Amino acid sequence: MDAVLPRRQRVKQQNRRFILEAARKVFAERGYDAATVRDIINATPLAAGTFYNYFTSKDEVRRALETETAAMLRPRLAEGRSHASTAEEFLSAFFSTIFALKAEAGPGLESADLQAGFEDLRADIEDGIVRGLFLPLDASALAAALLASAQEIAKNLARDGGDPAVATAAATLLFLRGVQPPI
Amino acid sequence: MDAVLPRRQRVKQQNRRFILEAARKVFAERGYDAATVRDIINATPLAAGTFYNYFTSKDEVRRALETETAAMLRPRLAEGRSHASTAEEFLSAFFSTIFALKAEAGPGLESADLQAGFEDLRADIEDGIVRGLFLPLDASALAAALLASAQEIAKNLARDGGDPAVATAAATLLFLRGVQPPI
Amino acid sequence: MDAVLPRRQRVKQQNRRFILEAARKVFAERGYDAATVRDIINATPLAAGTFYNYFTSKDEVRRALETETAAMLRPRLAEGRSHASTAEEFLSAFFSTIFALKAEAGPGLESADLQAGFEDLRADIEDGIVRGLFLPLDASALAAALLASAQEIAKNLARDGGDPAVATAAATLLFLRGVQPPI
Amino acid sequence: MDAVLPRRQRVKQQNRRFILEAARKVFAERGYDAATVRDIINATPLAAGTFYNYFTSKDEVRRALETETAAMLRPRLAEGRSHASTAEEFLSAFFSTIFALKAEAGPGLESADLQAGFEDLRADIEDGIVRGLFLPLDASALAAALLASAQEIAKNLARDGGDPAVATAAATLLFLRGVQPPI
DNA sequence: TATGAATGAGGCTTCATTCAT
DNA sequence: AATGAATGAAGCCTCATTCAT
Repeated sequence: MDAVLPRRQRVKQQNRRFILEAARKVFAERGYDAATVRDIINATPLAAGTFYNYFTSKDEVRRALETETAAMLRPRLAEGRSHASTAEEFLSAFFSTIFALKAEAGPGLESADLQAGFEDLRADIEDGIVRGLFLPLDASALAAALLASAQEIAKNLARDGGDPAVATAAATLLFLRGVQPPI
Repeated sequence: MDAVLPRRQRVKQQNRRFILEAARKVFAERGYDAATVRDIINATPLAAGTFYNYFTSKDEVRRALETETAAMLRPRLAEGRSHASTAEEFLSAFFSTIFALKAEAGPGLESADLQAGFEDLRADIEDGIVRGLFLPLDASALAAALLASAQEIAKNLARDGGDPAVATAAATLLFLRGVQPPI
Repeated sequence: MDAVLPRRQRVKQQNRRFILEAARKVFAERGYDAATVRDIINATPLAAGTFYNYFTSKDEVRRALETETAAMLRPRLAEGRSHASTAEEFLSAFFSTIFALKAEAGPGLESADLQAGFEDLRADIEDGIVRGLFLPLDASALAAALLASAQEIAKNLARDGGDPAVATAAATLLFLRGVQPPI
Repeated sequence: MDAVLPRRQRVKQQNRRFILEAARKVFAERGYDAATVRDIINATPLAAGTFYNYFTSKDEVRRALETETAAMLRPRLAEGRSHASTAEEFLSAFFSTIFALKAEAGPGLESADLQAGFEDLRADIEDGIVRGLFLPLDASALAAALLASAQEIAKNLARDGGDPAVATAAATLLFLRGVQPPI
């Protein structure tokens, strides 16, 4: 699908990639503020000044990273839900996707990245309410709760090394039925 | 209750307070990394060097702030729940407290601060499970989900200016019964 | 008059010209130090590296520019004076030439460029003294005074938009007779 | 006349002076653009960062330097002329002052500094015209010519080590009577 | 020879922390 | 203990120049 690029172009693409991946790693390790451009470039075969041939500032790399992540995340998150015909399927798809993503990306997946999926999720929930999948709840609050919970549980999972499938089932059940024992 | 302190002691206490409050404000406005010690001191009647008579580093103020917040938060969060004899009371107390706290503290209430309540919450949930208030869920995951959801919803509330009472009711219901319509 | 050059040579000449003119413009606009090689190249259809096929450094362009200007200036300044048979003609030719040059070149005509004419002017003055055109003054000082005055007045002229002919007459009279009213 | 200052204040005054003098020297030696803040601070007993306790930028030092020089120059230039009752006295006072200043300050006296005296000079000339000291010339052009000539001659003087008194006499005569021999 | 990306030295400035008073 | 100037390490970024194609 990709055109075969002339060497010059290929190198440029590759260097851009070097910087982005280095930045993702460094930001994950040290946090954005503590990370220096020097740190990023040192995690690269490139020279200091070269950074600025590709990005005009540290902040621009962050934005590029977020955009990139969002572009990859949103369809993936949306896909699972689009096939759902019950609340259970919806929730299960949502949680399993998030947990899988977190497992792949590790700490490089920032909270900010996931916010990209917020609007999609909210829209899907509203749609689900109309279709009778969900109780008529505040879609915004529910989306926020789901996203925040998923992230937090994913973090625990990564730390404690739990089983994503089990966590998915538990989280799905929690949001499906709530905490209250049937009377 | 407080002992009457000699003048010297009183001034010291007061200066420490000045710095802590200024730091809380400045951190909230600019974020920890972007905030400078100079910023903090400028929000104070004190001089630059004086900062280091009270704290050994910028980082120590942050830790002091977190400790302080935790010391204030934990009992307050715990109290509401301790009176709960049903899941509904438990959840309602939890959410209304978080929303109230957020309303009081504004952006000064960091996510890190709330983590201080995590362990308490988890323990209370486990206790609730034993007492039959809750289904036998993963207490850790539930605590994480509740805390994360509460924060996220509180943030929306602060931004959109919603009614805390309404939000409390909605969040309580969500976690009590889940999203699935009764069959 | 110019020989017909083979294509290669013609292109080289043209590129050199591109760079020189771009540099003259950029130096005039921003000053030598603030001007970057990138600025110069950007005002050219050429690429960055090409600059160094024609000049070994930014400084060399400056020198080339000055040399070039001098080569154009000196004969032009000298010509007017060579026909002078009175002090008045001499001065009038001098000032009108400088004012005309300044009007043509704008801010691109640096003080350094005009220094190229200094020696010629001094020599002509000494000659003029011998020929009895001028009082036996210090030729060096007089040349310096004339050149500096002409530049300064030219600058005012450019700024205030005065008439070069009027300014020439005034400057000529000033240096011809001095400031003192006849007794 | 100066109040006795507390030690702290005295040190501050002195450090400011250190920086200003160092800057004056460094600017004179290397030119403003080539001079670095590091150069300035190295010519000082102070540490790098201290520069910014006194000035917010390299440019601000330059402005401070120009202001300072102007404040010292203008009265001194004006004084000599104020006593003049003939054109000869006027010119003689002007040139001897400029030559003396240049001898004192060396290359640290920039052309820009002297521009500070331009307006004063022009005003004095207009006054002189009214009083019949001078022919009714263009005061602006004459002021420019005098200032530029004086600077240029002063530069020669510094380079060739001439006698200021002789140069003053010559320059005065030149502008008093012009270059044309009496018929 | 033309191209344009890569290089890396070095500039300006900020800021946590120290120190003399 | 309070003050506020001094310190200097370190960050971000620019730019003349080199180099592979």
